[in-house]
Amino acid sequence: METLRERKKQRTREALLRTALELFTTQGYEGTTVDDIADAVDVSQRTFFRYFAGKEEAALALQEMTVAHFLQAVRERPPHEAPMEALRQAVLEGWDALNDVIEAVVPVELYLRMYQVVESTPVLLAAHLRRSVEAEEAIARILAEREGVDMDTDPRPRLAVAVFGGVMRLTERQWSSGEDFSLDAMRALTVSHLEQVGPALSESWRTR
Amino acid sequence: METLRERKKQRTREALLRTALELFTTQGYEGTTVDDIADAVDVSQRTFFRYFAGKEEAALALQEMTVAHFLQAVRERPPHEAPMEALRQAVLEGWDALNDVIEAVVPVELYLRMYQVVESTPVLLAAHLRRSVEAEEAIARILAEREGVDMDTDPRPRLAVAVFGGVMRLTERQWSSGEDFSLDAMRALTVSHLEQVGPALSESWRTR
DNA sequence: TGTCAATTGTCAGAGGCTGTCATTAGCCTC
DNA sequence: GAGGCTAATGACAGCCTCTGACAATTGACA
Repeated sequence: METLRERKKQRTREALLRTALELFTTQGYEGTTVDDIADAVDVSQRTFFRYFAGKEEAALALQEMTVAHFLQAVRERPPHEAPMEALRQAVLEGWDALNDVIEAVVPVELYLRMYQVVESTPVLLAAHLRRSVEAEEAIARILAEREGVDMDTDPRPRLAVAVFGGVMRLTERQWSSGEDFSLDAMRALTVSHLEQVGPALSESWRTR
Repeated sequence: METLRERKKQRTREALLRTALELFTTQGYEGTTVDDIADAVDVSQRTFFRYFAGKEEAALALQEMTVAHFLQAVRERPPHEAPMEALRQAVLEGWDALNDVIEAVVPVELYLRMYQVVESTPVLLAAHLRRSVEAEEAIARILAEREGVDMDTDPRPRLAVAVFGGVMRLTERQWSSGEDFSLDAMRALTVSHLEQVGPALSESWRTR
């Protein structure tokens, strides 16, 4: 944050992002136009598009941070951990540290509300899912390197990540639609779901 | 297909769909405007939107058929099969019968080419993923009923489907980017991936 | 054949997004 | 600290997706 110019840019971006999220969570994503956001921040519509590739990018900026944060967490896992255990620990610790990461930009409460907007807005959910898939590719690469296997010939890295990703997305959805909408609840749901993957894949459920 | 009116409608819809897919696969999805499609079929742009909710819906019409077909296949699985086995059999048989289902509307070759367009066009991929997630919810419901469990208290139906869906989406992607782009190759990939889910989730991969 | 209803075309307009060009404002050197 | 340089912004103009409204057309049916 050296020059005045950069500080101004930073402030404009943050104002746009904060305002956008505020409007999205109050009037809904579709109910908010880019003009609404630009007007509220008192910049031209054109300027908005110079900071964000589109409305969607502003709406998913926090999710983007979450993903980056999670990727880093996976990279920092001790090498002796088994792949799935490394992923598991990365998410759990991730949820802990995320609070500070988010709070540095916007109130966490806004993040949580925005999560529900994403989950309940078809176009946003679609974009979110696509980004998740892209993240999975990156994670698979990290795992492959950790374990010293070749992703092009060994499908296990991508498979493990696909399974893990499937479970995590289910967890996200359950969380955002449940009543206890806190990071602690997310932790608990994550643990519970990962514990039950085995049973869910077992022979039959009726013998229980 | 009783009245002349209905026949005309059917023909218009098919012409729009076929033309749309043809253009998408030759000029790309983004490179094709709705006007291009409407003009080629000699219909007003407004009419296109009376048949398809949007450009996207036309592009994913075949995938929609595939999903519906797969859902039906799952429903028809014998009740004694374990959940994952029922899903597995449904996909495998699904790929067999799909040929006829598609060919009734457009050449299968167009379907295959369109698959690659979907996979390589961000907005289409995003929409496709969202639809897949919606389909997963429906499948979970079918499984829960088969097994006589309550989806609201037992996470296993959704978990099993999430895992299965994750694997299938990975399979789709590998398939569409591989060189052997046939339904047989898809079958083989499906079998192979499902076989390796277990190993991928096991402790460590280095002991191999 | 004439009435009714469904299908379509035309027009107007909102909203997302991009290219272009002039204007403004911070930065840096002499 | 004046002037030149460059980055940031604003102001248009325009394309594309999608929707509502109304008129014109065309098949259905008595």
